[in-house]
Amino acid sequence: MRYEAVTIRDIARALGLSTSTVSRALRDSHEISTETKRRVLEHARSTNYQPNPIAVSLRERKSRSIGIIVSEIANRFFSEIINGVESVAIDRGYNVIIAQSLESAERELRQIQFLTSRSIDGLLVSVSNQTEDTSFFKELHQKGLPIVFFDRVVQDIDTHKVIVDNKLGAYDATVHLIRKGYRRIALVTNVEGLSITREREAGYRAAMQKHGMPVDDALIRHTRPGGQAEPEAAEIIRSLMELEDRPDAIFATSDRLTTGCLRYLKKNQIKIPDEMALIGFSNSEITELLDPPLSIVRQPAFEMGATAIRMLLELIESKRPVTEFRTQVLAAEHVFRQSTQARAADRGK
Amino acid sequence: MRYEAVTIRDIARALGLSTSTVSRALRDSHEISTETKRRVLEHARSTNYQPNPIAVSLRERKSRSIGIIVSEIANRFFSEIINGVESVAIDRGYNVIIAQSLESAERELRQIQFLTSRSIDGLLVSVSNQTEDTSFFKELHQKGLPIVFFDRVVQDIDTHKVIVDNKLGAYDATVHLIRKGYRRIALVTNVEGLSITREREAGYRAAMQKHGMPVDDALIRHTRPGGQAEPEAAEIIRSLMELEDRPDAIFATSDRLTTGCLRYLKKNQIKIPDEMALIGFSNSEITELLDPPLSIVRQPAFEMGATAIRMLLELIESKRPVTEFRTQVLAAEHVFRQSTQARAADRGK
DNA sequence: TTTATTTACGCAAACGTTACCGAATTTAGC
DNA sequence: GCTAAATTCGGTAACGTTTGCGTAAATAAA
Repeated sequence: MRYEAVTIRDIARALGLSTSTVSRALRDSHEISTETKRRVLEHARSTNYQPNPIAVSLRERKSRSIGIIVSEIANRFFSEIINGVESVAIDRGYNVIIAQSLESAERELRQIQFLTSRSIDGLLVSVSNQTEDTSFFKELHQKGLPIVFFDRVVQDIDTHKVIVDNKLGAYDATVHLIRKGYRRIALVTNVEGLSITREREAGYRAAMQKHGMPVDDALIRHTRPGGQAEPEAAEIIRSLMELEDRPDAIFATSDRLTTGCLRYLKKNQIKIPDEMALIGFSNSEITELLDPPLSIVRQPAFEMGATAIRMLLELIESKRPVTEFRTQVLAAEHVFRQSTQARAADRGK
Repeated sequence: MRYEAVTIRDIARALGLSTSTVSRALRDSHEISTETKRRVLEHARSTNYQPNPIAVSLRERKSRSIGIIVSEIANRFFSEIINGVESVAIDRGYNVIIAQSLESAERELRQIQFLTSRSIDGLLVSVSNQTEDTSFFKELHQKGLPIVFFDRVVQDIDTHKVIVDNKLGAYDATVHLIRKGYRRIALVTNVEGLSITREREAGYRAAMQKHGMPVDDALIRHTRPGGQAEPEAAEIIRSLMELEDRPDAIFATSDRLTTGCLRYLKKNQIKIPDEMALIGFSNSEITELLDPPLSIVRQPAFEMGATAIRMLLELIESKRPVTEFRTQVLAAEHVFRQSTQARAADRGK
């Protein structure tokens, strides 16, 4: 509240008590008589007393707020994650301060500095696709700031992490394409350094090999660090189409890449799936309404967010320093639709 | 930062000064000698001194954080707004605490209480579709908490507001349908009490009347407070289809309603636009990829968010109480696509 | 020289809490 | 009955910062 804001001192004065007694009464200390407690609680309620969280923070040396940085809020995957984070944070009395890197390493650093300067109790991080130097995360981690990585994790920092089973998710999607008769499957994927990229690429490769299919490196394309996913996806497809031996299917590994591919294919009137099949990671809620209905790999984003903050609070509220860290792995979900139907030539077989 | 955290006192001790001198030196006070300032600044920089924002907040009696409540984060319209808010907040050294009502009046109240209990300096509000009782907003406003309403505003609270020109936006969309030859245009709109509902409905009515078309109240449908937009939209269309004199076009007035309508129409294989045209408010970035490409009314969400927080900061940072309030009106943008093409029968005319 | 003014700094209180240390009063132990 | 132990409360310092006030030294005005 603002102007009046009744304090502990007000209550103390009104009841002829000391602030320490009131404080203890409010926190239900055993060394305050039931009668006094009753009077204090009663008066606090009637005056609508609200403890001043800033004073508490100063005293307790913690802010009960945590920071989260994602690449972009206006992205269904991340907004669902934030949703999950938010929902448990509120219940536990924490507030969450959101920042976005917009895939810029420099902006990421600035935002992290801002967050830490606001004395947060912990940090939830999915790194930008441009960050190579993770030393400031390491510094923060060493200084004792609880950090939990999700989605795009940094490998060599030992702390809790939560990811989806990217390898299996990509594996299954690739196998699906193979089963539908596609042979030259292109992988349109993220920046090379990213954990999710490595894992998804590994899943793709494993599926191809397992099914005795050649892995053509010309069909594996990464976006550039810091670049805009949609135009990059377009450029990638354009160059793929110039190949002598064109791909017959595309597997895109992020929300933005998927829509970028779809947009390019439609704009250039490349028939899906007949000329080119398409499957991609996406958390959009309207992929079934697209033309054609899109096959997707969906990540349990809400759950991921909820899990991440639970792990973070575990670190924050732990009495003694945590040394055992774990990586929680969630399952991805697949929805196969028309965009990866068996090609016209193969149908009815 | 966390563990070490160098304070003003540390600097004072190291330099043989008092904390007040150091404080003043850091704030570049005129009553500190240039030499002393230099030493202090130098030492502060080398030890990476960061002022403790919590202590400052306690002292200054303000938190440099603002709250925002929207109905749902995982909605492109609102996430773009938050994006706009975020971008200017960061620059001005504020952080934003996000809350969502999920269209529940009760949850809205709880969230607002949480926000205010965290002693925010100001509040950005788009009310839930279920809130009828706005007394707690009034209380907060009277107590002096700066509030700016955006999108869904509450009329009888006198403060800054930012909205789009809902009436004109709806008017133009309706006129578009009329020009394309549609005659029985249904309005699938939000809860009745909402400001945006009234304004958009007014635009629809004005357009119909202006073009000499009868306004059939049977074609104007509102959702129920607190309900889920998508299923409600489906139910509304279902009942519209049972009408003797069916509508030939639908104008949906929110993101979720629009996709709800589209989903229902496709599921029931109602041809768009031949059996039913569809236009709707939407901020989705992939409406052109839908089947069919969707005509939309798009709101400048990012700009709306940026404007809202600028107004809020104006209130917060004003020296004397502000009594002159204004309502900023932004223009909606239209994109007409296949879903509102002239009907087959009319084409080529 | 004396007085007034400026310059440059320190002291201490305050923001609203919590927690340590006492101390007064009541209750228990025998 | 007296000592020991609970019970219940108050005083005070502390979290890190800002700021009003006081004051010594240096400078200017008389």
